[in-house]
Amino acid sequence: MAYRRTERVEEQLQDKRDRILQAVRAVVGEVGFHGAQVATVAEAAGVATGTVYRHFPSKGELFAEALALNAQHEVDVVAAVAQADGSPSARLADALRVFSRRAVRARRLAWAMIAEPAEPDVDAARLTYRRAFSDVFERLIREGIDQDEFPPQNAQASAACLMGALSEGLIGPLAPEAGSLPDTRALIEQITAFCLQAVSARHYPSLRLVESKP
Amino acid sequence: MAYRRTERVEEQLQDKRDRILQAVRAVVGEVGFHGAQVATVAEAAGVATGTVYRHFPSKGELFAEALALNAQHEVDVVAAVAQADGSPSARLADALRVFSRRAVRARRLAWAMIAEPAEPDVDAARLTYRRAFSDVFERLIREGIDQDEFPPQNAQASAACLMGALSEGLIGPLAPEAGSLPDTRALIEQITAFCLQAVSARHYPSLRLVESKP
DNA sequence: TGAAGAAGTGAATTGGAATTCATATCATGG
DNA sequence: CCATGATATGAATTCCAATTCACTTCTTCA
Repeated sequence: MAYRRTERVEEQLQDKRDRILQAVRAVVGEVGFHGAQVATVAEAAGVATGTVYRHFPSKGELFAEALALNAQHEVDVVAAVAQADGSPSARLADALRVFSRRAVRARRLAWAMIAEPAEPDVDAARLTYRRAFSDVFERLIREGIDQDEFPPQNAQASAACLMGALSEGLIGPLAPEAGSLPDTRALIEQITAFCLQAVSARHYPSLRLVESKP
Repeated sequence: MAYRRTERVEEQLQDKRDRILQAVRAVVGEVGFHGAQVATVAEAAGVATGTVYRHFPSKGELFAEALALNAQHEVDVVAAVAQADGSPSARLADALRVFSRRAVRARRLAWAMIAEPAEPDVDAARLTYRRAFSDVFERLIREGIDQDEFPPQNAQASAACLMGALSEGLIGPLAPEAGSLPDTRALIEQITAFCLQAVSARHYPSLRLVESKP
């Protein structure tokens, strides 16, 4: 025997892996998924292109893992807010606000994470985390229903709608083409109000049914 | 002179163009944008690959135009419902329902139109039509505000949120991975109710402000 | 110190679909 | 029915970034 992976090497390896993941984050935050090539990421991480492939099996998986890392962190932050003190509706409002604020602050990155087209692996990861956020909201809605703060409703469907309203409400303003943000604070309050009303309103107008012409 | 484009030829040309666009619709409705290659579309249209390029400058533009064709039709249908008789809220509910029903019926196609990743040109067209739908909703919200049916609000932001809630509420169920649809009718009512409440609720709970930890 | 095995490198290869283009077929009008 | 010009064809080419791999550099331990 003449070689054994020592702990120091193990750490260096882990370190390099992390640096590559961080580089993805940095590059994507800069030029989005569109402009993020493996070679660019490698350069940003200070390694050769080939090295990337010693740590990740493919571009798709690398990018998906980078997204997961980021998204999980956001989920944790939002979940923490959702579990704080206060009524379910107050916590839901807080959670929505925190999500929005953080997205608006890291605009390009947020847009990439939420909406920019990317490899299938990335889309899959995105789906997962969309659901993770949705789950956080769903739990809050359930709590609210239990405490009679929200009327009975399909919590899962409401949570999905809420996630949609949130991202679409932000995406327009977040999209790179959209110019500078208008009144961010007001926008966030609008979105929050929209969502809160949707889940907490006691009655909705009597609705007439129509048949659609196919 | 020995050749002049006769009217018959003109028609044939137009016809072929249309057939190609329809072929895109058919292929995308079958295998999504992902599996839709120019060669496949050409075959479905009964022409050679090269012929496609005599009618469209690039794959992206072809696909974008096909999407636009489809989306414009949907916008027209929804707009028609939105302009029918009845109170703004009733019409808004109808518009939402019609959109959803039609999406659910042409599931694969709808998913591709709404959410499937595709060439940049297609995404651009998607954005445009998302806004077109959103505009229809926005007009209804304004009407509702004018008639005191909805409380004052930023109609544009609400419309965007509404569009988001609608597509996200549907996307989960529409996504190809998701199995067979559960109770479609109930789901559509859930989504409609969510949206209606969001724009029509008179009050929303007093909300506490928190600072996010960056 | 050096032999054995790992990890790193980046130029060269690959792959797969979009796009082109030389050739064939068709339409027109004299 | 030919000359002229348009349109159609689909095999061959192009393009371009992901991925590979022969080679170099680094680590370990006897």
